[in-house]
Amino acid sequence: MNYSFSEENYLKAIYHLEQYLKGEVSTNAIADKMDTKPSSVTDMVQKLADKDLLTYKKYKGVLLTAKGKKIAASVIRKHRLWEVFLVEKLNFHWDEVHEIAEQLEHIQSEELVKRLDNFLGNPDFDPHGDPIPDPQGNVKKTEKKLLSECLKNQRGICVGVKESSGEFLQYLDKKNISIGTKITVLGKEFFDGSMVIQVGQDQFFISKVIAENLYVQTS
Amino acid sequence: MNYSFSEENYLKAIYHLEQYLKGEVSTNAIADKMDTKPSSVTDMVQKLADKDLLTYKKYKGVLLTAKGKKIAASVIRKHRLWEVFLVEKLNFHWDEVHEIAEQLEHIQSEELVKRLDNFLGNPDFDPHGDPIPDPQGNVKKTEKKLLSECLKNQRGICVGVKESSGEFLQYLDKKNISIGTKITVLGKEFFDGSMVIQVGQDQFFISKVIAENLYVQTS
DNA sequence: TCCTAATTTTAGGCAAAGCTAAAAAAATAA
DNA sequence: TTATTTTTTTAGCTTTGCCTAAAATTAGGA
Ligand SMILES: [Mn+2]
Ligand SMILES: [Mn+2]
Ligand SMILES: [Mn+2]
Ligand SMILES: [Mn+2]
Repeated sequence: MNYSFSEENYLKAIYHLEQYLKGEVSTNAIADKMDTKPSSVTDMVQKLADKDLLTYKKYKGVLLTAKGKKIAASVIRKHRLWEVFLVEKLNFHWDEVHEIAEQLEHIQSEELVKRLDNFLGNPDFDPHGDPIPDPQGNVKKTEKKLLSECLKNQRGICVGVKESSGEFLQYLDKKNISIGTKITVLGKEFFDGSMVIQVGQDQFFISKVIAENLYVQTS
Repeated sequence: MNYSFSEENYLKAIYHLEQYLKGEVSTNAIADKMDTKPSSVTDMVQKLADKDLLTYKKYKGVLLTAKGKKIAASVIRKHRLWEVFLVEKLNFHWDEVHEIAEQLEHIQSEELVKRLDNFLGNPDFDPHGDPIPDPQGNVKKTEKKLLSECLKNQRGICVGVKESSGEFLQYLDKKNISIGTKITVLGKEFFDGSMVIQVGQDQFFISKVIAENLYVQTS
């Protein structure tokens, strides 16, 4: 009924990888993501399989069970709710909250999460534009695409970031881009994928790397 | 620089015991308080002594060093600030917050504590009337005494509880007693220490056990 | 196919934090 | 002052979560 921090972190990492890879998650992929060794992953994965949180076939990778998915989603829900709290109530900046949420996501109390959610006004997205799973673990799919997929003259609203390192978020701040910002593609260079975009009154150049890490919603 | 949950819990327990006992804290006392075995305490106490968080002499008990005291006070500060948050912002009842605060007290982020404190309006006391240590670990001493020490016709304001079990706090609720409530001693039975007190318009009987667990401030 | 390289698992160990049982020291009682 | 009881420590084991090194398996290239 109660899982350790480590177990919860593994489930969360596997959950994300499974979505990204759309299938089995390999030992090495998990080790990479969690900054640990493949042999340690094998150990843990066997333990999680014993607890019916995932299915594991030697040399074939793992898949979360319904039970495993639910726990992972609940950890992610807590993580994102706390991030909203930190930004909305404590006025943290969106690039400062991840580390703290990594700790807060493991606090165990159903009632606390319920009340926190309510206190925050039942938000649907975290400060980085990521959807907050509902109490049952369901995630609202949103229509979003990468800015890099947009064509010239297309217009979109920034709804999230793919990468959320401090450096990237600080870059976005410098350019006055945040969740909700309207972006227009003024030009696109097919050779290197770079773009010229308009944000408010400003027009400026961005590289492909930037465009590939910004999610927008186009109408 | 960073201490484990277990280490922090030991430091906190020893801090409280040291104040209560006004001197060295024995292995058994710690084991009792922490619901663990004396042999486990000896192990941990040796580790904490190695880290200069306390002084330990075999068979003689322990005393926190300045360093140990500071860490303990910071954990207590966090515990009590979070309790205020849970009661004031999330509308938890004062008898429901301790368990959750036991978890939250270990979250590590100076900045978080600073902002939380500010968000809560820099409170001086937690929902049970216990003082919140300042960031340096200093605790405001308050003039308070047990209701049981009051004489007939004395009047006081409830400023805290000694025991804070759910049962006791729920009893107080039933009697409409909380922090800030004015209490008048109408009568006192010297044989068994029981009292008749007035709370608002109500007059009722309380046993010695109750009177010995309620702190009041008399003017 | 067969050989090499990459991936994954196993074996064996370590540190943290706990436990029980036995030994040692201190406190109490006779 | 002894003898007994209580307290405290030591010794030895367990579990969790991690590691390195070696073995096993799978995947890719020629
Ligand atoms: Mn985590
Ligand atoms: Mn986020
Ligand atoms: Mn604790
Ligand atoms: Mn309290």
